[in-house]
Amino acid sequence: MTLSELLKSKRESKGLLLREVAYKVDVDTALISKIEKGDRKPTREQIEKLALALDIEYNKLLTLWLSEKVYEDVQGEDVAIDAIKLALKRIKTEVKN
Amino acid sequence: MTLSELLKSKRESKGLLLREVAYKVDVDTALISKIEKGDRKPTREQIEKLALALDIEYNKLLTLWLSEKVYEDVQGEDVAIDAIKLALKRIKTEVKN
DNA sequence: TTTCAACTTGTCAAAAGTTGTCTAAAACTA
DNA sequence: TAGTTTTAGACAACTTTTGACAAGTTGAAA
Repeated sequence: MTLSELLKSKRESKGLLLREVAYKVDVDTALISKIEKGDRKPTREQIEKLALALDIEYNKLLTLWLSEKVYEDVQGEDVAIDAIKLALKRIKTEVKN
Repeated sequence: MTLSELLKSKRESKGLLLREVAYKVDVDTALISKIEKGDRKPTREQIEKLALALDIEYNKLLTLWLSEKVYEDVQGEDVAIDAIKLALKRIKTEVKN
Protein backbone atom coordinates (compact mmCIF):
# COMPACT_ATOMS: atom_id res chain seq x y z
CA MET A 1 0.00 0.00 0.00
CA THR A 2 1.58 3.23 -1.14
CA LEU A 3 1.01 6.57 0.49
CA SER A 4 -1.18 7.80 -2.33
CA GLU A 5 -3.25 4.64 -2.28
CA LEU A 6 -3.76 4.92 1.43
CA LEU A 7 -4.84 8.54 1.20
CA LYS A 8 -7.28 7.85 -1.55
CA SER A 9 -8.81 4.78 0.04
CA LYS A 10 -9.15 6.52 3.38
CA ARG A 11 -10.84 9.50 1.83
CA GLU A 12 -13.23 7.29 -0.03
CA SER A 13 -14.04 5.12 2.94
CA LYS A 14 -14.90 8.28 4.80
CA GLY A 15 -17.00 9.49 1.92
CA LEU A 16 -15.15 12.75 1.54
CA LEU A 17 -14.72 14.77 -1.62
CA LEU A 18 -11.32 16.00 -2.74
CA ARG A 19 -12.61 19.47 -2.15
CA GLU A 20 -13.35 18.72 1.48
CA VAL A 21 -9.95 17.27 2.12
CA ALA A 22 -8.38 20.16 0.25
CA TYR A 23 -10.18 22.57 2.52
CA LYS A 24 -8.86 20.88 5.63
CA VAL A 25 -5.35 20.72 4.28
CA ASP A 26 -5.64 24.26 3.04
CA VAL A 27 -4.56 23.70 -0.54
CA ASP A 28 -6.15 23.57 -3.94
CA THR A 29 -8.28 20.59 -4.84
CA ALA A 30 -6.05 19.86 -7.78
CA LEU A 31 -3.13 19.34 -5.46
CA ILE A 32 -4.94 16.71 -3.44
CA SER A 33 -5.86 14.99 -6.65
CA LYS A 34 -2.23 14.94 -7.69
CA ILE A 35 -1.15 13.61 -4.35
CA GLU A 36 -3.65 10.80 -4.59
CA LYS A 37 -2.41 9.97 -8.04
CA GLY A 38 1.18 10.02 -6.89
CA ASP A 39 2.04 12.93 -9.15
CA ARG A 40 3.02 15.11 -6.22
CA LYS A 41 4.44 14.33 -2.87
CA PRO A 42 2.85 16.01 0.13
CA THR A 43 4.98 18.20 2.30
CA ARG A 44 5.50 17.30 5.90
CA GLU A 45 2.91 19.83 7.01
CA GLN A 46 0.43 18.38 4.60
CA ILE A 47 1.09 14.94 6.02
CA GLU A 48 0.13 16.24 9.43
CA LYS A 49 -3.06 17.80 8.17
CA LEU A 50 -3.92 14.78 6.09
CA ALA A 51 -3.57 12.56 9.12
CA LEU A 52 -6.04 14.73 10.96
CA ALA A 53 -8.43 15.11 8.06
CA LEU A 54 -8.54 11.42 7.32
CA ASP A 55 -8.17 9.94 10.80
CA ILE A 56 -4.93 8.22 10.05
CA GLU A 57 -2.36 7.72 12.76
CA TYR A 58 0.25 10.38 12.21
CA ASN A 59 3.23 8.14 12.82
CA LYS A 60 1.95 5.63 10.36
CA LEU A 61 1.58 8.25 7.67
CA LEU A 62 4.93 9.77 8.45
CA THR A 63 6.62 6.41 8.29
CA LEU A 64 5.11 5.70 4.93
CA TRP A 65 6.06 9.14 3.68
CA LEU A 66 9.66 8.78 4.79
CA SER A 67 9.90 5.28 3.44
CA GLU A 68 8.86 6.50 0.03
CA LYS A 69 11.56 9.10 0.09
CA VAL A 70 14.06 6.43 0.92
CA TYR A 71 12.66 4.18 -1.74
CA GLU A 72 12.99 6.85 -4.39
CA ASP A 73 16.57 7.53 -3.43
CA VAL A 74 17.67 4.03 -4.19
CA GLN A 75 15.12 2.50 -6.51
CA GLY A 76 16.56 1.14 -9.69
CA GLU A 77 20.07 0.99 -8.28
CA ASP A 78 21.98 -2.25 -8.36
CA VAL A 79 23.21 -1.58 -4.87
CA ALA A 80 19.84 -0.44 -3.53
CA ILE A 81 19.57 -3.10 -0.88
CA ASP A 82 23.12 -2.70 0.30
CA ALA A 83 22.71 1.05 0.52
CA ILE A 84 19.57 0.80 2.60
CA LYS A 85 21.09 -1.78 4.88
CA LEU A 86 24.10 0.38 5.41
CA ALA A 87 21.93 3.34 6.32
CA LEU A 88 19.93 1.18 8.68
CA LYS A 89 23.11 0.04 10.38
CA ARG A 90 24.19 3.60 10.87
CA ILE A 91 20.87 4.66 12.30
CA LYS A 92 20.86 1.75 14.68
CA THR A 93 24.31 2.38 16.07
CA GLU A 94 23.59 6.07 16.36
CA VAL A 95 20.43 5.54 18.33
CA LYS A 96 22.32 3.47 20.86
CA ASN A 97 24.49 6.41 21.83
CA MET B 1 33.62 5.38 7.68
CA THR B 2 31.74 8.18 5.99
CA LEU B 3 32.01 9.05 2.33
CA SER B 4 34.04 12.14 3.01
CA GLU B 5 36.41 10.28 5.30
CA LEU B 6 36.93 7.60 2.71
CA LEU B 7 37.65 10.08 -0.03
CA LYS B 8 40.13 11.97 2.06
CA SER B 9 41.98 8.92 3.35
CA LYS B 10 42.16 7.42 -0.11
CA ARG B 11 43.56 10.58 -1.58
CA GLU B 12 46.13 10.81 1.14
CA SER B 13 47.18 7.20 0.90
CA LYS B 14 47.76 7.76 -2.79
CA GLY B 15 49.71 10.91 -2.09
CA LEU B 16 47.54 13.09 -4.28
CA LEU B 17 46.90 16.78 -3.88
CA LEU B 18 43.41 18.23 -3.86
CA ARG B 19 44.34 20.00 -7.02
CA GLU B 20 45.15 16.74 -8.76
CA VAL B 21 41.91 15.14 -7.76
CA ALA B 22 40.05 18.27 -8.73
CA TYR B 23 41.62 18.12 -12.17
CA LYS B 24 40.52 14.53 -12.69
CA VAL B 25 37.03 15.26 -11.45
CA ASP B 26 36.95 18.46 -13.46
CA VAL B 27 35.90 20.82 -10.72
CA ASP B 28 37.41 23.53 -8.60
CA THR B 29 39.84 22.54 -5.88
CA ALA B 30 37.64 24.22 -3.30
CA LEU B 31 34.82 21.89 -4.14
CA ILE B 32 36.91 18.81 -3.50
CA SER B 33 37.95 20.31 -0.22
CA LYS B 34 34.36 20.82 0.75
CA ILE B 35 33.44 17.32 -0.25
CA GLU B 36 36.21 15.92 1.89
CA LYS B 37 35.01 18.00 4.79
CA GLY B 38 31.45 16.88 4.28
CA ASP B 39 30.25 20.39 3.48
CA ARG B 40 29.11 19.38 0.03
CA LYS B 41 27.81 16.17 -1.37
CA PRO B 42 29.28 15.02 -4.64
CA THR B 43 26.98 14.54 -7.58
CA ARG B 44 26.61 11.15 -9.09
CA GLU B 45 28.97 12.03 -11.92
CA GLN B 46 31.52 13.17 -9.43
CA ILE B 47 31.22 9.89 -7.61
CA GLU B 48 32.10 8.09 -10.82
CA LYS B 49 35.10 10.28 -11.45
CA LEU B 50 36.23 10.08 -7.86
CA ALA B 51 36.12 6.31 -8.00
CA LEU B 52 38.40 6.39 -11.01
CA ALA B 53 40.70 9.06 -9.67
CA LEU B 54 41.16 7.34 -6.34
CA ASP B 55 40.98 3.69 -7.35
CA ILE B 56 37.93 2.99 -5.29
CA GLU B 57 35.48 0.38 -6.40
CA TYR B 58 32.62 2.27 -7.97
CA ASN B 59 29.89 0.20 -6.40
CA LYS B 60 31.35 0.66 -3.00
CA LEU B 61 31.42 4.41 -3.37
CA LEU B 62 27.95 4.50 -4.86
CA THR B 63 26.59 2.42 -2.02
CA LEU B 64 28.09 4.72 0.53
CA TRP B 65 26.79 7.77 -1.31
CA LEU B 66 23.26 6.40 -1.53
CA SER B 67 23.29 5.29 2.06
CA GLU B 68 24.13 8.79 3.17
CA LYS B 69 21.21 10.15 1.22
CA VAL B 70 18.96 7.66 2.90
CA TYR B 71 20.43 8.44 6.26
CA GLU B 72 19.79 12.13 5.85
CA ASP B 73 16.20 11.55 4.83
CA VAL B 74 15.33 9.85 8.07
CA GLN B 75 17.88 10.90 10.64
CA GLY B 76 16.41 12.45 13.72
CA GLU B 77 12.98 10.99 13.08
CA ASP B 78 11.31 8.88 15.72
CA VAL B 79 10.20 6.46 13.08
CA ALA B 80 13.52 6.41 11.24
CA ILE B 81 14.14 2.71 11.66
CA ASP B 82 10.61 1.74 10.74
CA ALA B 83 10.73 3.90 7.67
CA ILE B 84 13.97 2.39 6.46
CA LYS B 85 12.76 -1.12 7.11
CA LEU B 86 9.61 -0.46 5.20
CA ALA B 87 11.57 0.85 2.24
CA LEU B 88 13.83 -2.18 2.39
CA LYS B 89 10.84 -4.47 2.35
CA ARG B 90 9.47 -2.73 -0.69
CA ILE B 91 12.76 -2.92 -2.54
CA LYS B 92 13.09 -6.59 -1.75
CA THR B 93 9.67 -7.56 -2.98
CA GLU B 94 10.07 -5.44 -6.06
CA VAL B 95 13.36 -7.06 -7.00
CA LYS B 96 11.74 -10.48 -6.91
CA ASN B 97 9.35 -9.59 -9.71
C1' DT C 1 60.49 35.31 10.30
C1' DT C 2 59.18 35.15 5.67
C1' DT C 3 57.60 32.74 1.84
C1' DC C 4 54.97 29.69 -0.63
C1' DA C 5 52.12 25.92 -1.76
C1' DA C 6 48.16 23.45 0.07
C1' DC C 7 44.02 23.71 1.88
C1' DT C 8 39.71 26.05 3.63
C1' DT C 9 35.94 29.30 3.94
C1' DG C 10 32.47 32.73 2.61
C1' DT C 11 29.75 34.46 -0.87
C1' DC C 12 27.48 34.81 -5.13
C1' DA C 13 25.02 33.77 -9.44
C1' DA C 14 23.26 30.23 -12.27
C1' DA C 15 20.96 26.01 -12.68
C1' DA C 16 17.79 22.72 -11.18
C1' DG C 17 14.07 21.23 -8.62
C1' DT C 18 9.65 22.03 -5.91
C1' DT C 19 5.39 23.97 -4.79
C1' DG C 20 0.69 25.65 -5.34
C1' DT C 21 -2.65 27.69 -8.26
C1' DC C 22 -5.39 28.59 -12.28
C1' DT C 23 -7.83 27.11 -16.20
C1' DA C 24 -9.85 23.94 -18.95
C1' DA C 25 -10.76 19.36 -20.13
C1' DA C 26 -12.28 14.77 -18.90
C1' DA C 27 -15.05 11.61 -16.26
C1' DC C 28 -18.87 10.61 -13.70
C1' DT C 29 -23.87 10.90 -11.97
C1' DA C 30 -28.42 11.78 -12.04
C1' DT D 1 -27.94 17.11 -21.05
C1' DA D 2 -26.56 19.62 -16.84
C1' DG D 3 -24.12 19.80 -12.93
C1' DT D 4 -20.48 18.10 -10.13
C1' DT D 5 -16.11 15.92 -9.26
C1' DT D 6 -11.74 14.78 -10.64
C1' DT D 7 -7.67 15.26 -13.60
C1' DA D 8 -4.07 17.42 -16.63
C1' DG D 9 -1.17 21.04 -18.33
C1' DA D 10 1.12 25.20 -17.80
C1' DC D 11 2.99 28.68 -15.25
C1' DA D 12 5.06 31.79 -11.67
C1' DA D 13 7.02 31.93 -7.15
C1' DC D 14 10.02 29.93 -4.28
C1' DT D 15 13.72 26.86 -2.48
C1' DT D 16 17.67 24.11 -2.94
C1' DT D 17 21.79 22.72 -5.12
C1' DT D 18 25.73 23.55 -7.64
C1' DG D 19 30.23 25.42 -8.96
C1' DA D 20 33.35 29.14 -9.16
C1' DC D 21 35.94 32.89 -7.46
C1' DA D 22 38.46 35.35 -4.15
C1' DA D 23 40.21 35.85 0.22
C1' DG D 24 41.64 33.60 4.24
C1' DT D 25 44.27 30.13 7.15
C1' DT D 26 47.74 26.61 7.93
C1' DG D 27 52.08 24.51 8.01
C1' DA D 28 56.57 23.45 6.42
C1' DA D 29 60.96 24.88 4.40
C1' DA D 30 64.24 28.37 3.85
